[in-house]
Amino acid sequence: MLTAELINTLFDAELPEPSHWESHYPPRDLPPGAIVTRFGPSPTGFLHTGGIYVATLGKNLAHHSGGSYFIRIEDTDQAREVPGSREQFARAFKYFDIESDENDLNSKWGPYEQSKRERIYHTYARELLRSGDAYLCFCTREELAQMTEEQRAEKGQTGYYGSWARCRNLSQADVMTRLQAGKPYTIRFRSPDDPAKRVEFVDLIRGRIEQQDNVNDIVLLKGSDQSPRLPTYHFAHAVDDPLMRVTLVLRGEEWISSVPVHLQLFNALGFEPIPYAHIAPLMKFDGASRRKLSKRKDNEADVEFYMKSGYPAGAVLHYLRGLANSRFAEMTFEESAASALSLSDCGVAGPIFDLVKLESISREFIAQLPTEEALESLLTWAREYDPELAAILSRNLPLARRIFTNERQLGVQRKDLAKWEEFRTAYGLYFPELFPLVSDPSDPRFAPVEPDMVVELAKGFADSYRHEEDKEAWFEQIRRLAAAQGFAPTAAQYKKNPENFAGSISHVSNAIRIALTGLKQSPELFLVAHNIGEEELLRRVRALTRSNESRSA
RNA sequence: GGCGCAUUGGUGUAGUUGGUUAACACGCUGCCCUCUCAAGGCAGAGAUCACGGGUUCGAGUCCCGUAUGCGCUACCA
Repeated sequence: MLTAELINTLFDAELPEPSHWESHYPPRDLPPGAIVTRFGPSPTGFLHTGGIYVATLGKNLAHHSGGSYFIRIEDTDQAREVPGSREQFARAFKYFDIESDENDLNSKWGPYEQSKRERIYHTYARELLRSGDAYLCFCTREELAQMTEEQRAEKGQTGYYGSWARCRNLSQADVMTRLQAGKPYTIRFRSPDDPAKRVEFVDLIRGRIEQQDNVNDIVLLKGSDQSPRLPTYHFAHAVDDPLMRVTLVLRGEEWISSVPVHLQLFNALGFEPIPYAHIAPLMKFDGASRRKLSKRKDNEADVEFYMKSGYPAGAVLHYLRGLANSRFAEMTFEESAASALSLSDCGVAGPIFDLVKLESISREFIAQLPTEEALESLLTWAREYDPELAAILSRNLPLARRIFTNERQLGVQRKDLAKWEEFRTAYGLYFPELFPLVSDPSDPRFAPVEPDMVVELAKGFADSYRHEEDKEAWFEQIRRLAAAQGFAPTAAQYKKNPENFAGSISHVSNAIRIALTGLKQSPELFLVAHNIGEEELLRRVRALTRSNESRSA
């Protein structure tokens, strides 16, 4: 063990004692049972979909219990930090409604970025050095890498433990020699080193979990040659969560293996253990097998993907809640948004995150959005990601509104849109600026109707067209047109005796549909007609007749 | 290699202290409705609950083993 004098020289003389921090961060004044939880994203890349999954669960739990939810940026790995990721995080938090309840201005439990909590970690590192629960390690990265290699070659357990822990029992003299030589060091935890011991803890989702106790002397504070000197995840967790008075640690399942380390750290630091809930990771189908949703391989692992494509946050969140607690999947959007999630209802196997399923949920979500909300959501998205569309919408607001309104008034909710980027292809037809005229009667979309007949139909339709206000009266025009050209006036009649007719009414309406919308599937024609107006309708239909005249001329 | 977690129809799940024909949603097939696509209505196919043992009068549900998948095993989180 090192002398107090030596230990003190390793730190700032003004560094506070633990008691300072503990009184500086008192427990929150909250009702009994209130949950305080945190989400700890690391700015080493984009925000992962699994992140908003855990965050939204945590926020829900905290709020329904009268507690608090906060975000703590876990930026202890400066080398891997990606510039711009904090800004991307902020936009994503806002979009997905997982913004922090607390921040450096409105709360005294901060700061909320680990890089700004350096002194707190130092206080506790010094404390562990003083109690002998930590020691200085001068092994270089190269030495450590070589050690790992040897351990693997011997098929032994990898890590810094037992006889492999070369700096564990360095004498004060050895330490001083190295320090005077200017060798950089890390501070390691002195684990109890009892391989035979088993530890047990209760996970709020999985129940009792038992495993071998930790024997690794993990790194607490990273290299002394770095500035700032930051902790590893393990040490930051063991210091921050008790001090920030967290009452529930919600994190990914990959941390289960580290629980023994964390329990040992709490014990050495004199902190009470905090209840854990380990969430199973979001999975993805990969051929016949499944694997963790991966940042590298899957677009949908990046939350930016949803913002860019224009998936409404409400739909994504609803899907995520359903994955967490399956009974939420059967609720309406309002119910699921307002209900309390439960840890015991969380599955233990990782749920499959299926984009196809999300799309279908999102279609329903957009279909049930009230007109104004749908329009606002569309506009917000378009202003950011499709300015041209935003401009067109703004010039034609009444029409844009009508598109959403008349679907809703009919009580039939078409589910054309899963995301706003589909608006152009699904509804662009309503806007002359976005609609390419169909002027070629031999366009394959008219099949099986022959080009000459297409022109006949277009001509007949345009010449006698009346902008009827009644749906049946309007469609009657197409029936008459069909009959005049020898087509069956109803699909049923055609089906019964196809040989008696030139074709079915559906062939005729398809011809008009292609002329008006350019699409083989569209909203019903009466609606299209009234949304684009008589003039525009005639312009589109006549495009076919004109092209024929010019060709034969 | 070591440690941990998981495994119910095509897919996602329910099945809370072991008890009759294993439930629901989506998907799929057929029919009806119908100007297209949806939506809607009706009917239907599809699971020896990963495999092998054991406990029990009785197991998807408890125990052991095997297989497969996933995770951890960094001065990454």
